[in-house]
Amino acid sequence: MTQVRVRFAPSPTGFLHIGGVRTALFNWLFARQQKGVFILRIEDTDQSRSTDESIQAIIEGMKWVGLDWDEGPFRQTERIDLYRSYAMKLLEKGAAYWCVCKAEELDARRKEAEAKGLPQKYDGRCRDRGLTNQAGDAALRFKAPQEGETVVDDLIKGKIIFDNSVLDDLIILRSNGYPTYNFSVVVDDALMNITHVVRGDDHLTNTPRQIPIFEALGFPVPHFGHLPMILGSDKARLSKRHGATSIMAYKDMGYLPEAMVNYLVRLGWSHGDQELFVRQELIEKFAWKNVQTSAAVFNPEKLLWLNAEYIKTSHPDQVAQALVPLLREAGLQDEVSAMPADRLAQLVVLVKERAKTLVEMVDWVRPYLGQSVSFDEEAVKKFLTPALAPTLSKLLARFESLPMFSKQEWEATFKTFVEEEGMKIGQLAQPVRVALTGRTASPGLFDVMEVLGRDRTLFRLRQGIERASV
RNA sequence: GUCCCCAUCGUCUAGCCUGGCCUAGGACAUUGCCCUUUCAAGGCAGUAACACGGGUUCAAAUCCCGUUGGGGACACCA
Repeated sequence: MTQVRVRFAPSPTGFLHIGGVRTALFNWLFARQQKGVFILRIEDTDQSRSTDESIQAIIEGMKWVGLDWDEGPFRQTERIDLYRSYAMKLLEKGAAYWCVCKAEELDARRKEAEAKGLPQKYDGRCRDRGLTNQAGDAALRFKAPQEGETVVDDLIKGKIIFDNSVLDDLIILRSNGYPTYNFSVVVDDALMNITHVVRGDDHLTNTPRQIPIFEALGFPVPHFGHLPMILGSDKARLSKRHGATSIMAYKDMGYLPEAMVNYLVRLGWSHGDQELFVRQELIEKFAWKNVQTSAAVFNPEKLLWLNAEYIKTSHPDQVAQALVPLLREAGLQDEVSAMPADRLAQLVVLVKERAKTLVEMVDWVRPYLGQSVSFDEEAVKKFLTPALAPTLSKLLARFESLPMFSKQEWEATFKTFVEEEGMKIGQLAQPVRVALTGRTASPGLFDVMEVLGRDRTLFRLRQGIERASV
C-alpha cells in the first residue's frame, strides 16, 4: 500500500476562510490517521489577485488551529517552468494546440451563446489549424476528449459519470505564458504524488476536466473526494454577508482553536451521536463514509456552545494562556504582568462557567484584578444603601475577628450573622457582592472571597461601607 | 440554458449501503420546572422532521423512477 499524500491548496486572494479550514482539516485528519503526508500548496498563478499578505494570513490561520503540514508551503509561481515544460510535452504529443482567439472575442461569443441558450463552450475553431506561436501571444489549449465518458469514483459522493461531449478545450497556458488553474493543479498533484485530492464541492465539475490531463501526461489518476459546501443561515454559500468568515476573526472574538476544530469537523462529519472530540479521537475515528453528502448551514450558536464547553473543560492553565493577549488588549497589561500564571488560572476556574468566549471572560475577570473595585452605579444605588451600612459594619467586624481566611469558616460566620440579624441570605449577600465585585452578578460569594483573599475582602468591604454611608 | 451534486426537527446530525428493532434517536436553539446568596453552570420535562408523487415489497426514512426545491460548475479566476 502506497503512503497517503494529501494537500490543502488555497489561493492567496484574501484571508483564510472557514470553509478552507474545514477542507484543510479533513485532509489533515486523513493524513494523520493514515500516517501519510499533508502538504500545503499556495495556488498563486493568478498574479493579479494573489498577495503576500494573504499567504501570511493562511499560514497564521493554519497554525492557530494547529494544522501542521509536512511539506511546503509550495508556491506555484516558483514552479512556472515546470508547468511550461509539461505543456510543451502535450503540444509535442498533439494533445494540445495553440489558439489565437482573443479573450474579447471569446467573451463576445460566449455572451452570444448564452443569449441563444446554447452551451457556453469553446467552439474549437483553432483545434485543427496546426498554428504555431510565432507572435508569442497565443494561448495553449488542451485537446479534451469529445467521445465516451469520464467516471469519477468520489470518496464521498460515490460514482459520478460525465459525458465527454460536455468537455471544453481548456486553456492550459495563458497568452502571457502562465498556466491556468486546471493545468497547474494536475501537474502539481501528479508531481507531488498526491494520492487523494480532497477539496470543496465547487470543484466537482473540474474533476472530469482534469482527469484527461492526468491521462494525457501519462500520470496515474489520484482518488478524488468532494466536500459539501458550508452555507449561511439563508442557505446561500457562506460569504462576508453572513458575518465573520475569516478564521482569525474567531480568534479575535475569543474562540478557542480546539472548539473551532470540533465545530468545523462536525459540520459535515459525524460519529454517531458524539459531539465532543479530542484531537486524537478525531484522528482515530475519522472516516470518509461518515462525511455528509449535503451542504451544511453554519450555526454560530452551536459554535458558541461548544466554545463554552471547551472553556469549562480545558485545562485552566491553557485557557489562562489564551486569555493573556486579550487582557493586554483590554488595557490590563499592568495587572497581567503583576500576576503569576497560576493566579490567572485560578481566576479562570472562578469564572469559566459564566464565560462563553474569552472576550466575555475578560470582563468576568476584571473585578478580581486590582486592589479596589469599580462600582456599577446602578448596583450601588440598589444595594449599598445607607440603611444597610450599620449591618455591613457589624459583618465587617465579625470577619475582622477571624485571623485567617477559610471558606467554610467565613461562610458559616456569614450565615450565622444573617440569622442573628433576622435577615434572609439574599438580603445581605447582594450588598456584599456589590461591595466585593462592584456588580450584582458574580461567582459564589465565598469563592470570590477566597480568590480575593482576607485582606482584599476586608478592604473592599470597608470601601463598600463607605459608599453605602454617603 | 446545459451539465453535475444534494434533500430527516429552525440548525448540525443518527438511522439509509445490508428494508422490519423507527411510536424516527442525539446535540444546539427555544419553552417550562427543579436546584440556588446573584449570574451562570447543572438536572428533569416539553414543542419540533423523513420535500412531494408514483412504483418494488407481506413491510420503505431506508431500494427504483419522476416532480419540486436548493446548491455548484460552465473564464486567458482558483
